[in-house]
Amino acid sequence: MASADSLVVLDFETSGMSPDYGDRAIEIGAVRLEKGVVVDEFQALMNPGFRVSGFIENFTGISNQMLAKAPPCEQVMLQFADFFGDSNLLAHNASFDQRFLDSEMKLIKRAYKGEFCCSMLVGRRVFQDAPNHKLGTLVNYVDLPVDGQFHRALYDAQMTSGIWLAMLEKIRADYACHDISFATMKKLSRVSKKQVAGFLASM
DNA sequence: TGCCAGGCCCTCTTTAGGGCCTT
Repeated sequence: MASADSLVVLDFETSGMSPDYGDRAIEIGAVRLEKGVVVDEFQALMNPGFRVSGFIENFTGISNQMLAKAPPCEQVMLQFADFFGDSNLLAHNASFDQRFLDSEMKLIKRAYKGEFCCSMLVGRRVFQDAPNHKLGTLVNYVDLPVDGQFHRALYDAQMTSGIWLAMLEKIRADYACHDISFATMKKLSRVSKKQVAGFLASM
């Protein structure tokens, strides 16, 4: 059974909120975790073929000038598909990143077998006392060292992996759970908040 | 931030509405 501490954590920067309305990925960042250790990283800007808005330039720090020099999305996504292979996947608010991954993979005619888990949904259950469950808030909540730029793909993927490992550590400590599987974390992301303690105690 | 999304989740719910998250 796949372990929860061996997977690929990914984050997309994009031109907007919805691939169904023509938005594209402009940067992918990812880290590969094996037994809770970062063993590989992937980062690339990609040219969507159109200019992104001033809001996106300001929000991400990724300029149209930077994107003009970047390889096209299709070229980067082929490389990224080889990077993550059939690994299980993790993202913060995964429904967002999954929509873009599915859209970009469809364009390059590639499929993938890995399943997504969402660190935000798990975070809402494991860190119920956090002020909110934004990525940056949880980074502070679990006291991760902050030395990079949020809203850049690799940094956000690194921070997501740190939050994920902190959640696994808390579950191990609070419930004496060891060998936590990816499937267990996916189930945890769906149980009601009131059922979290009972669910984990039964593991 | 917006002529624009979508899934989750709570509640003043389920014949619905609105906040949270992601860019």
